[in-house]
Amino acid sequence: MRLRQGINQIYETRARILKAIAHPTRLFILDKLKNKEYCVCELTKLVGADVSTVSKHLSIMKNAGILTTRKEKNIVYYDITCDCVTRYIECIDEVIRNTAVNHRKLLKTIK
Amino acid sequence: MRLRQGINQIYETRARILKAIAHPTRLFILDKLKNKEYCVCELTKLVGADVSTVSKHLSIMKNAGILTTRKEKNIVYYDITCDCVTRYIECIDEVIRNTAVNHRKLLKTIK
DNA sequence: TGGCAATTTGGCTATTTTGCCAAATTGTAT
DNA sequence: ATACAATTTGGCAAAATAGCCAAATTGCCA
Repeated sequence: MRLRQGINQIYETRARILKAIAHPTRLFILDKLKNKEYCVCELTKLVGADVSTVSKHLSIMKNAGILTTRKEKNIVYYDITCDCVTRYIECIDEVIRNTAVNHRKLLKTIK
Repeated sequence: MRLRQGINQIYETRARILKAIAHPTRLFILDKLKNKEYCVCELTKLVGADVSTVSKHLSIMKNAGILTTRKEKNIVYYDITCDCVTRYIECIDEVIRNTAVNHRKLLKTIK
């Protein structure tokens, strides 16, 4: 976009973090990690995709600062860095609920 | 992803909404709309891109249920549907701050 | 040391997203 | 009716993303 560099920066940064969350598989992973840490191979089973795919999803979130890792032997455990991420999801679900309500209202005006 | 259909659904929906927000220009627009409604041509000037580009950004957010429109003459005013969207941004900035703190800590261990 | 399991990285193709231009649409006002 | 401003839509090329396979890496343990 054309905005001035300095102004631009913060929106680019925010977008990078949001993009790291805005993917169905990654949201599923976050939902799991909300309760406890998991290693890559456990998450791989839960997701049902290739290990390399899951590993890449995890590193995208780690690079964005959403996840941290803890290494034990050759097993890497991923965990959420800050609870605010969980709070996003609640906010998003609020949008989903509102949209549903609006759709229902709209339907009533049609009837 | 391979998850079962029913389970999948909610993550797909959440992702769609998050994707609608996860773009620098769209985050900039949301920041403006936080305070008051704007029409397409005003936002176009602020953003500094083609009108059609801005219009498309707005309709992506509208389709996701984040924005609503109000038409006056042939001018379309866009507004945020629910304040929770503004609260996302605060959550995201918390991640940014945490990341900065961690980077600073890391730097100290190196020194 | 050699092998094995867990994880990451490289490389590739398929798909999606962006953003511009041009053209269509909508609603006024002359 | 015609012109005009605001907005949306279609179409296209460039860029970014996703997901798989194969190969490399890491760290045990026999």
